[in-house]
Amino acid sequence: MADKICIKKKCFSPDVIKRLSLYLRNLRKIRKENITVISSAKIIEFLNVSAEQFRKDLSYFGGFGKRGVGYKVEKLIKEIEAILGINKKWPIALIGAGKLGTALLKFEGFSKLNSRITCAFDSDKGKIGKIINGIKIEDIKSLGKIIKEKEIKIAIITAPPEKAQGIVDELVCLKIRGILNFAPVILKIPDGIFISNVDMACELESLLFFVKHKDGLVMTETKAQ
Amino acid sequence: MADKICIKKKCFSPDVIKRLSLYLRNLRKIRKENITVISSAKIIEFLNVSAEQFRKDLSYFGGFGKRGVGYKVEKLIKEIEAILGINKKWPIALIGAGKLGTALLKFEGFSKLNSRITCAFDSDKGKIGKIINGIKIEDIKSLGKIIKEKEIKIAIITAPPEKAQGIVDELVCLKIRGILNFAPVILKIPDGIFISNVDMACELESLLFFVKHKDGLVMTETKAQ
DNA sequence: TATACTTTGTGAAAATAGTAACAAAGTAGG
DNA sequence: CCTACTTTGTTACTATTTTCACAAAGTATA
Repeated sequence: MADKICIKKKCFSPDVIKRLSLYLRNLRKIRKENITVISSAKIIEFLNVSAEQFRKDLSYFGGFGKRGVGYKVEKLIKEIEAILGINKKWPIALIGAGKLGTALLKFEGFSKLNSRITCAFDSDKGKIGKIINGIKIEDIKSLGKIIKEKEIKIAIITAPPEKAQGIVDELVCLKIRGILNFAPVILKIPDGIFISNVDMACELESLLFFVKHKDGLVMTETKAQ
Repeated sequence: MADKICIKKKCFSPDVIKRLSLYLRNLRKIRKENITVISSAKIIEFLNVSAEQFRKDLSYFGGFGKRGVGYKVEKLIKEIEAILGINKKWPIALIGAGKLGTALLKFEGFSKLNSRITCAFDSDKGKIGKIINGIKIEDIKSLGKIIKEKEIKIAIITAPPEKAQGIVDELVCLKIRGILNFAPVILKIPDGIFISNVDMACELESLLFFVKHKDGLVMTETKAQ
């Protein structure tokens, strides 16, 4: 990881943020069980993270617990939501209504987030006009118009790899601020715009390595999470 | 990253493997352009990796280049394929034929890999029997029988989070060796079985952080890839 | 063959991330 | 209010990962 984030003179890795998202999901599960106060040791019980790391991750943003007691579940949820920026609703555009795009439009996993996909685009005449999960697929030609209208700052790219860079260039002009990229290419973006790549083929390929070498390799800790 | 892989006394991180997969994809693109020999500096040109890191990643497995010349594209592709275990075909089972599962069955990104999804399972009567992209959705009850028959060692989990752990436990009994998990839960697995988590909701949530803090945070390198 | 240039492979150094240890702060019970 | 116990927040330490620097090996040209 080459990047480093500094906030109020404290520096930390982007992985800290991903773990915060993980903690948040777990805390919501804990809340459902009507637990109101909980220790760091209990919070991380089913996550592959140590209690020390959990506390350290939080410490970059402040002290949210009480010594000798633990953390108030409800309060901590609110705090992490605020850190992540989830308390604000960010409308999201999906670009590429192919198989994966359609699945994401219907995906239950996103529906639990405050932010939702609010519009979708494709260049295929056969797809334009279709309504999936209540969202109409728009012509990619109206991307600029709609993104400005709806003040969209986040985009999900599920377009084919050869089209992805062109789309990103257009999005950059439209002042988009964050991109979740599913296209299997590394995209060039200027400073100040953030991109997160989900590369399913890479994940699967690297998994094959571990399976292939199972017997030949030694691991200090065995779970390759 | 807590894990470490040791092979022939050399130790490296699992990230090395993911990068190898990335290099492989790029090399295939380079091959299409009829380039036969290339330097490390050129290979990484459109990847967010330094030439030194590329060479070091390869060095864990051997010396594949020629000093003063570079790397033979075709040969290097073959070598990386061999390292990753891609030259062997691994049949893959998909468990959970919901929206995401269906998308993965149709997903073009996987079709370029040697390994393919060869069977799919669901517990929903409405889905069982359907044929998606040539693959018939089987009853989850016949999981054990079919996995043994087809000698499947790799599984993709796209089941809902509350069912995922139960499925994993069953897969473990069936001697599965690698799992690609899309369910938003951390799954418990015994030593010797490998799991790779793709957590799309976490990715999106962490992206919101960067967008929210855009102006307030300082990054040593700006791309959050 | 000698010289200038290119590029790999790798050990050493620097940067980063994760772990451990512990003081500080709180609770509980007599 | 004193003692024993709990749990956080943070500093110091350890391990890992990445970058740097350069020798080794090759090419090309005169």
